[in-house]
Amino acid sequence: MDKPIRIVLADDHQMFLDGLVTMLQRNRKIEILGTAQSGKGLLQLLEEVQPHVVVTDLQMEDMSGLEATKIIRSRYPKIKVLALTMHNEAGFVRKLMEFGVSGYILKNAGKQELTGAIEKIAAGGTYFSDAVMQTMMESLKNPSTKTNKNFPLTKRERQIISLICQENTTNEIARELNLSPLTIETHRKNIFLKLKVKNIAGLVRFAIRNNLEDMP
Amino acid sequence: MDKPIRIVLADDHQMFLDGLVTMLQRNRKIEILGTAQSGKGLLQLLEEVQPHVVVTDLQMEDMSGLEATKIIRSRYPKIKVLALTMHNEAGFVRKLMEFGVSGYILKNAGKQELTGAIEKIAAGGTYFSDAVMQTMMESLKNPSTKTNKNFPLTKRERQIISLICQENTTNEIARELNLSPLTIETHRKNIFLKLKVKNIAGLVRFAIRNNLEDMP
DNA sequence: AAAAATTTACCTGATTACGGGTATAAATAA
DNA sequence: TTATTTATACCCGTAATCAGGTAAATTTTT
Repeated sequence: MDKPIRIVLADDHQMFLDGLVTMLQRNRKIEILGTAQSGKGLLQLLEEVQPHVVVTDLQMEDMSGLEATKIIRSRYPKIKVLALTMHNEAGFVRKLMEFGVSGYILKNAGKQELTGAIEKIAAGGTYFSDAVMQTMMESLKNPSTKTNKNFPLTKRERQIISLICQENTTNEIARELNLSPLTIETHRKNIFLKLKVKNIAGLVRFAIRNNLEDMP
Repeated sequence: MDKPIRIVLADDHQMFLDGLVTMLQRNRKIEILGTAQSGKGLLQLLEEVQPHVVVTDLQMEDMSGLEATKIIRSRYPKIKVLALTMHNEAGFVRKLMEFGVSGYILKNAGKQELTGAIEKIAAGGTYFSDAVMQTMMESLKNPSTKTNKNFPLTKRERQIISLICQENTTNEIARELNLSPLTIETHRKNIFLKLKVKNIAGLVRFAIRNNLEDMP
């Protein structure tokens, strides 16, 4: 709580940028080193100043915040990135994490939330706004429920799926279960029909996506 | 901040359970309705009391916290679940989200963090401890780093893996890439060697676990 | 410029997978 | 008690996979 957190801000809308600056400059814990209105501008700015945290919009004209983040994280691993956006898409969030953002916050967040997020990230933590987490969880929850309804597999079929995922061939499965290989083939065919997959690749993909790989 | 948050606790270690109770019962905001020492006990308890939040260990003898969570969330959608664990595995967290937990906290978390998490969840939010988020992000970031170290796949190989995951046969891939089927077979063999898998099932499983299925 | 890695391509032969069926005992549900 | 589902088993034929090689052209690295 001693030295202020050094930050830079990036957004291609001047007004929004101004709003952010006014919002944050009164906070004694935070020191704004500079602002940029584009991804490239942000990268240039980072050659001059060394912030702890970069707060950047994700939708910018010349370079997407995603690309900028990628470059920043590889060039200056110590600098944390807080992504700022209007959208609230789950798939997007996942990608952001892959690219190494430390936090993700919606533009309609309040002053409290924003400063809180910046402080948390500067301290080495992460901040993902509740709204984002909710959407993320929804998107993780839905596919499995939806899918399970459409594909009612029997116990035996699940068992065989599991064994297929574990790299067993039809013959090996037959031996394991003391059944005729022909029986396993039949099950296999039924599974393919139910899941609408063409081959083992599709089956395994489905199984893993729906947590069927290691079920007894 | 008026009525207390009603909670129940579940953990199969009596001592830990006691610790939790002592930790929480002094907090006026929280009211402990009961405790359980097993998954089944937890479900029984829920037939008698209606908590806002269930704080449950994930490793319990008779029924895994995962299964219990699944049942709780489908039977009582209003009850939020805070998962409590010693492990900090990323893949696991993902599954938890799918099963509908509202939060995930490590057992070595302090009193502050725990009560904070409970309050946040009761208010309809989510709480995933920083340590967990970090691991999760690592696992999302690293597939390229970690995987590359142990399994140095080339671009072509990744491309072919991706096509295999999409249910393409060797011949189809050859046509798609304007290459000889024999070439694809060679790549395929090299991939098997590198990943130490026996067949397509193993390959697809590896690919999906490491986010290689839909990479260009 | 030399060494290493990648990408390409081929050969043989055994095994497995897959698509198209049919059919019967056993367990479950109506 | 029927009717349905599940689990079992079989046949045929084509296509694909997999294991065991070798090897040259190209690109990248040293």
